[in-house]
Amino acid sequence: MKAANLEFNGKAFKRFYVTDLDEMVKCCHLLLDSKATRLGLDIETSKKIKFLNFVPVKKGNRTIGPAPGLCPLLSDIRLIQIFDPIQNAVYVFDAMKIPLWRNSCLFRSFLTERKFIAHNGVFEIKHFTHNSYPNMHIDCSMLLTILVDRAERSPFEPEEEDEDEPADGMAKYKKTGYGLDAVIGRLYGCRVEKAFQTSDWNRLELSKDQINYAALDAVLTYRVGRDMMEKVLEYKMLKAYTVLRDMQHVVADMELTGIAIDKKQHNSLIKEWEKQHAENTIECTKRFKKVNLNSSKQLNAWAKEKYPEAFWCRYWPKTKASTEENQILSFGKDTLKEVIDTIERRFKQRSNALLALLEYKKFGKLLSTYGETLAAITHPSTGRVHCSFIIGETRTGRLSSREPNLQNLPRDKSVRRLFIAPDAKHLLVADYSQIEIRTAAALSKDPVMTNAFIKGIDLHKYIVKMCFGWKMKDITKEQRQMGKAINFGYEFRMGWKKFARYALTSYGVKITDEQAKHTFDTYHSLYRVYSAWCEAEYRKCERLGFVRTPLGKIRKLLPEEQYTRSVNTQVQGGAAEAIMLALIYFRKEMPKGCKLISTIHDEIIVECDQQKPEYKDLLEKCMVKGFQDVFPEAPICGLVEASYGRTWADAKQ
DNA sequence: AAAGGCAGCGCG
DNA sequence: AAAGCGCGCTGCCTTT
Repeated sequence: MKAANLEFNGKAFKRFYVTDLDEMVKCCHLLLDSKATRLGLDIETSKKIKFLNFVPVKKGNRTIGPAPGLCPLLSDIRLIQIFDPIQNAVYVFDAMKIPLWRNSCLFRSFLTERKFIAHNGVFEIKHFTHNSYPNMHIDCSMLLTILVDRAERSPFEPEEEDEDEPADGMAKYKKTGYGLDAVIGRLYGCRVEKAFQTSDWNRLELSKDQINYAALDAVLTYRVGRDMMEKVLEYKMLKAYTVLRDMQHVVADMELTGIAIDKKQHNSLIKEWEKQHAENTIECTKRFKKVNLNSSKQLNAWAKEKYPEAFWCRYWPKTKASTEENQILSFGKDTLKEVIDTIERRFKQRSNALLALLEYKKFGKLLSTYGETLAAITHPSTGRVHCSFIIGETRTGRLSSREPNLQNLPRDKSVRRLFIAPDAKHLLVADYSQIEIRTAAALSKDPVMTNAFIKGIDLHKYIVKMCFGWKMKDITKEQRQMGKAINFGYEFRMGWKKFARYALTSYGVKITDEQAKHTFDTYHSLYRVYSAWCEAEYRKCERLGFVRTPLGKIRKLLPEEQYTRSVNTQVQGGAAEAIMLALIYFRKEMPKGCKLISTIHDEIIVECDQQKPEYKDLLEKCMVKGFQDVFPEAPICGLVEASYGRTWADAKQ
């Protein structure tokens, strides 16, 4: 076996290209026997022959949805690159030349027994899971890097001075993002060539440059992982990291499984929306003529022409960017409603144009986001929607979701009904009840909040009772909504002025300044201990310059961020950590008939073969356990609500 | 032509 | 002195 001698950034390493069985056996033994605690890992993928001609969906100038080469269902593992830091050697296994997946006990034990480290481990885990290795130990140098970065940098950090540009005029390295090239640039100040990433990995004979590129990535991943792990330990974030590491498998499973869509229903819904939208557009062109209704600039011109300056100057809310000299009117839904209301009250007129505009916007948004775009990204081979879940990027520790974002679907039943269980399956949906208030109660040990949870008192009703003296049993749905606004607003240190506006625009409830102040005072005297805790946490954060979530994830905060985010990070982050533990527990224990589908901050969706009470009990048990791990002393009565249904809409009670 | 900022909207 | 938080997607508009 011939070794190539390579180097990066002044450090040399050997590279072996493994193309036959004897070589593979030898390398597997070497790697199994290596004294290294972790091995660097990277893979390159080729397109499955069947999908060679598959064209990913274009949206504007970029492609979205499933892509051969990225999606495990559309691609094969071509190369597996393993870096052994003890031998200082990379072994590049070529799956097109060796039958890696066919009953090779040696290769199997190598993959299952060793610990690896990869950059964006979810990618590797998805591919290995799809090839029947669902539980490999893979640390992620990207997750480690992000954790360290969040502890060391705030997004409001002033830009660092540009150093002298290199002679070739190219920027030295990317300042944003967590791709391996960007990370290497920021950590070690050197550039990595990434052009080969998209080269042709389907050809039987790979070029030397391709093989060397592939090998290098495994080395770099290892170096980043080793260095960042050291920092994570130094910052005492191992516990937080371990949760993220285990979440990789949950996310990989959910992304591979996807969620089924009712195509017929979707098509008829699109037709319905299009009809409505066409009618609204006609109605609007009558009143707005040639104005582009999606352009706030053109709408500004239109409004300033139509209404007297004295009116829009005084009564029309302005955007954030608006200045004294250049006033920019806001055209958001809430402000439009406000303006319509003002016109009606003060001038006894119906603003038909603005009312039509509201309707136009509503269906325009639905069509552009959940119309053909959604249909286009359903997977060609599964017919389901496979979104990506992103771990570790949000500043509190929540997951986020992309392509499509399944976490901000309209609550409207017509949309949620599109997400279904396929024939003979069922959806199990469970959510934490009032998780953020529970978390606040647990962190601060506020006795009033805690007692309410023990006794099962509805906190949203309770707060309006205390504010306005209404009787619990008489409180209407709308009044309870107001309670929600009070609880969520003041929990995260909103001021009474903003609350007054918030109540008006979001709930249409007009309250005077005096009343707003009263709700503020009532909240803070009722939850005295929580308020004091918030203040104490703020002081602590002021001293330290950062805040920690319950499991220890650090978020650096600049002084101007500290007042609100010191509290919010702990509450939201703690809730996120609880549900992540729940997901990890459930994945470990769930029976064959269950598949994790999705999670939305306080909610978990599972696809089941039957409506068995055992499944539901297990999910509830795991969610309780996850919560208790983070908040051992918190009450758990009424913590989880779960139910079955055929669609997402009707599985939620 | 591509990239980034902003406003606006949906969710928890 | 005063201070809700956390996301992603779409379309428009400006800059490169």
